[in-house]
Amino acid sequence: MNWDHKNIRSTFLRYFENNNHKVLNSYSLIPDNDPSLLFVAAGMVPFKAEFSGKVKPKYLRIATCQKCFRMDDIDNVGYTLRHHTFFEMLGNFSFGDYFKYESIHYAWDLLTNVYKLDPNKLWVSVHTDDDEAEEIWRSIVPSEKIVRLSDNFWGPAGLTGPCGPSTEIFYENFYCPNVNCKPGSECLECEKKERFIEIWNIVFTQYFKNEKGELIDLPQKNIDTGMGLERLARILQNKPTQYHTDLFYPILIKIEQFIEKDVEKVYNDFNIQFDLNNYLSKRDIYLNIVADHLRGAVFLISDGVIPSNDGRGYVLRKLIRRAILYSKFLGISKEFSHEIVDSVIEIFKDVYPEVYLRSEFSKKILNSEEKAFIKNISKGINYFNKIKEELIKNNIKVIDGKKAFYLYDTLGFPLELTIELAKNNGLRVDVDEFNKEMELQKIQSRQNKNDIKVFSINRQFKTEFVGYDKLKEQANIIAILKINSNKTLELLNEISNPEDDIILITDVTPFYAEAGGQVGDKGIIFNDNFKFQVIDTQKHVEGFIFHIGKLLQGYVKLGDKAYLEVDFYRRKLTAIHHTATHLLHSALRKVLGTHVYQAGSLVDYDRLRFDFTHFQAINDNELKNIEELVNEIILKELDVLIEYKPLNVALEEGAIALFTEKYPENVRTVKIMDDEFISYELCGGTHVKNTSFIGVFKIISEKSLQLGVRRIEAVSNLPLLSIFDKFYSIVNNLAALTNTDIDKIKDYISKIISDSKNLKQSIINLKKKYYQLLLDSIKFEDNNIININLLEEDDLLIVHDLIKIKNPNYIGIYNVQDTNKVIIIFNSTLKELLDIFSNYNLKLINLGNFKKVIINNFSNQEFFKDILYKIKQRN
RNA sequence: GGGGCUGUAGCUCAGUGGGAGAGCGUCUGCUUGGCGUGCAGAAGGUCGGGGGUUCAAGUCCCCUCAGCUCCA
Repeated sequence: MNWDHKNIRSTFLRYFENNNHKVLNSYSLIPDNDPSLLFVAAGMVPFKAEFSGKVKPKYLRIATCQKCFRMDDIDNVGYTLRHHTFFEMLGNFSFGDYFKYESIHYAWDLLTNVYKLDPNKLWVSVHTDDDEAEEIWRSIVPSEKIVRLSDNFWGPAGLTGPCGPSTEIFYENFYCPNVNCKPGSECLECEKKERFIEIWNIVFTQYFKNEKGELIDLPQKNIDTGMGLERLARILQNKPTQYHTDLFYPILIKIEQFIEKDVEKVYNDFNIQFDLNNYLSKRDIYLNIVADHLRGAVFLISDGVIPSNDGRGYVLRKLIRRAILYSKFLGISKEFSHEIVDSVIEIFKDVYPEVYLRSEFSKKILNSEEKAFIKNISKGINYFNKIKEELIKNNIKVIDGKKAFYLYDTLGFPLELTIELAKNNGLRVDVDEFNKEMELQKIQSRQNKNDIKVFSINRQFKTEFVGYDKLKEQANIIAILKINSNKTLELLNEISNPEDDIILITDVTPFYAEAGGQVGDKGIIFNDNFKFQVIDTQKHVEGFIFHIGKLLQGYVKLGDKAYLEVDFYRRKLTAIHHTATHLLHSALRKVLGTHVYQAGSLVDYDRLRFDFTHFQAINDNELKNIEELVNEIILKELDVLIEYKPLNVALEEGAIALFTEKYPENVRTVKIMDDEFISYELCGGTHVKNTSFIGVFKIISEKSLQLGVRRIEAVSNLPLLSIFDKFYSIVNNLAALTNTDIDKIKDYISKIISDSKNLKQSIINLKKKYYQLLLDSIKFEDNNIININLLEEDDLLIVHDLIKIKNPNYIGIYNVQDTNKVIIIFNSTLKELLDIFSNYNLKLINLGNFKKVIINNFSNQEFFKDILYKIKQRN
């Protein structure tokens, strides 16, 4: 049997399809609206809600091969046989359908009868308290191959969520005569060589872990299993490591091609000493790291992650930079990362089309990150050299951890490199101190987490949104919350005084909560007894809606009926900008190309901001085309069609979805079309009914946001008018001031600027000539006092400069007429003069290469003669 | 979300409260049969923006904008 990765995957899915499972495609690596998770880290993550019983599952049995990403084990990647950042997990799931018995039998049947693994090499573990699971296993495997382990308990993914005891299946890589050497208690040697590899983890998901850490019985008993594709492939393909399987090997081969024969030279470029022994022993590890990270980066980029300095983008950046760093240790000097993309695609294009579709984009991103990182490294090396010189001067052998941390923290210079460089210079890095600094940084960062959306409340609420059709609605107040100064939330039964930082939750609301870039509504909530001003509306993670604001007057208590009224003009103008955003998006794709993806969006009542992927500056011509295209569609008076339909239907029809959003089964679509689609997006925002309502569209600015991402700000309708007013009055004022026509202001001002430069230069030239004439009439003897009439007080330097040309070390003693001051100017190199002046308590003023001394009321100063005398006597 | 750093000539960056600089690049002249080279000279600056302290701010303080970076 040829167990290539495609065959392993399809065999798994087909097996469960034959056992009445619905086979679903892998979900994106980016989890749905869950701020507690950066990435999908296990096959069950997309079904968290189904497991918890919050969502009724559409299918009771599901099987997937899910893309997963974990950063937790990154330090192990490459060093062990089993860790990866990006990996695939084969999983079968049951939501209240089959449980322990069937799941165990499915697993055993598939492994031994389909994949034909040798049953003698399989071991299993069950949770310490799980008699039932052990009982089931006893009928399948000999009892000496079953172990009970206390840590056989999985989950939750994130802080809260479904979890439960598990049973694991291990594959024995090699024989060990020690009878006590078992999974979970291997002998030291076997642990090192990874005798047992966990290939399948079956979780009996029957609990929900809440915020307090309590385990609560779930309404139904579930099965959640996960089998690492890479591990299974290693076994079935009989390879020494997972990197030798067809999931990695072509990537390794490609990377190896870039390793230069003259490795030493590459090391010298980075000021690192080359150590042949070290290089060879670490070669495989580094090769694995580079392959793993670049493979992972390609998948993250394909799912819409863009390198940035926070969140998911930051993880991606770190991943790419680590790959580049280790490529340097490997002996690769040229930019290579983008050239690896094709070999990743070659492996996965039939399985994950998104990887193939975004390949050009991935290459661009990798290459620009690589360039940026190299630039960083060279800055870091500059700083390192400074430290080094300082240390050598003071004869110190240790680079203190704070300096190493500065390199890392502020300059983004990897610690590994600092250590290497130090070694080569006979220095050592205080890594302990570095770690302390890192710990401090982490503690500090954790302190202020105050995203209101992730606040947990011990009760479930539900708010129905009716604001697409209505802007005013009556509703019941079902919760009152106070935001405390320490950013925690407190449930109240009533409030009676005017107070800020209050949140009201109602059962129904016309208020739109911030989502999809569109800002939350403002407005008022009121009845006969109170008036509450809503300054922002936010959606909580669990679905209900916060009306955030302040109580202006009266008192509110739980259960009150009240009217909710949205600020009409604000909402209307926001809708105008939202529809305009869709038109802009479509125009960008038309003018610039389909590599344009939305990378961020803000829709407010007075402007819109749209971030998108694009790699060059947009020229004026393109910008004009985009603007015209949008305005053209506004003039066409096209209807904006809102429809609800199944997600897959919408996607098949060509609707644009965001990579970073997870959509429900039934989605809301916003469509604008004439003969063909102009714009077709999945969107929950509020829109105008017809494009003509937008009125007019104007791009205000275009700039680079970060590498590969650009931002356009634009304004429509009335807010544009106020911007126009502002500019109009500025321009009018300028025209009036310069007494010119509006069209000619620019020419006029540039003429003034160049005139004034020329005038300045002329004046200086004239002054030089004038003073030269004065000086020509003076006979220079050493240290005589020059009586001089200055045109302006600052001109003295011009005079001194003129003298200096012929007498470089001239000590100028100037008696400035009409000011009763003597000013002495001399070259800073004449150090012997410094003491003379400071003995008389005279302040020396630095003037670049000169020192200046001012002596006021010199005619009354007896000591002046002494000074003159001493100046003459010097040397 | 929380820190750290940077912003000065086209580029890379110095700059201690006192005339805005260096190297590279550009231009001109000389050097050469011509191109390197060498020499001499020149152009090029809202010192990110705004406010404050000071006789005097690129430099100190506050605000702001932009970029880089680490952590969560």
